[in-house]
Amino acid sequence: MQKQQTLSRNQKIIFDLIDKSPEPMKAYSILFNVQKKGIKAPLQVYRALDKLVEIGKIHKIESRNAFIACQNSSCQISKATAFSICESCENVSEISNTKLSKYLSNFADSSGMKYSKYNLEFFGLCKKCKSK
Amino acid sequence: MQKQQTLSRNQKIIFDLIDKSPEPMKAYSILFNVQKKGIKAPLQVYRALDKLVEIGKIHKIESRNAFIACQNSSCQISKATAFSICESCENVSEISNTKLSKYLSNFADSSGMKYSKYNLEFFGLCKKCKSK
DNA sequence: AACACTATGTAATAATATAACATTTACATG
DNA sequence: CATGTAAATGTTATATTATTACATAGTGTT
Repeated sequence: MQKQQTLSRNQKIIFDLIDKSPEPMKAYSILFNVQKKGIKAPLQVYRALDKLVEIGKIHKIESRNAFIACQNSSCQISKATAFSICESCENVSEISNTKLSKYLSNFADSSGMKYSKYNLEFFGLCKKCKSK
Repeated sequence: MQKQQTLSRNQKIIFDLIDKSPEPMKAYSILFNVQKKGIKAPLQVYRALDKLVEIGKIHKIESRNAFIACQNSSCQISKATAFSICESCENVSEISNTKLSKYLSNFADSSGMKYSKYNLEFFGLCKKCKSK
């Protein structure tokens, strides 16, 4: 078990907001929501986001420029991430599938490259949108 | 075999540029490079990029906001993409691995979601950078 | 020619992200 | 407890990426 990271004031404010959100949040929407708590500038948000991503408390959904809290309590580092994204309602959820993560973490090809990290985004229609 | 898509003037100019580039190109770098050919505005670039992505001639590297030509001549639609990205030299290459693409295209989890598309980005150090 | 569809041109602006610099806080160690 | 150092904060300005809105032009039917 790795030691628990202590969050700074801004990091905590921003993490709490993202963690409570049912959907991925964008940086400027975060900014708008924390202005009443004294966080006034984009850079303050981006710095906290960078740190939170680094320590694995949140993940960035690259295709959406948005951030969600890590669903997986044991996840300490964002080095192996997979998401499913509904292209209709934009619902995003983190995929926790041991087989998949093992398969990808062990993936090697002929390029001689050593992979230390990956990010996978699946797109489609969620159950709800599919049945419409 | 699907029918060959005919590119329009702007699409061809922009595809040719990306196709010749040894590295992923960013939208505004593309814009700068095609201004002498009469493409003056960002929107003209983004429209061509959107179309080229749609028909699978290029792919967007989401984590880099950059575009590369498809390496795989048979690729008609960007619905199953995988890339390896060197975090040191930023070299990007498309991974064409049948096992991997089969594995991911057939992936299903318990969410009930039907996946029609995925994008995978691997990060690490390329052979060259690793040996430095 | 009339129609539908795709592509183009242009200006303005929105949304996302970083640079540069000054200051403050947390906390380990002498 | 003073001092050093790393991390975090505050602030202004600016860079980078992407879209809205509207007008016009080309292309291929029927």
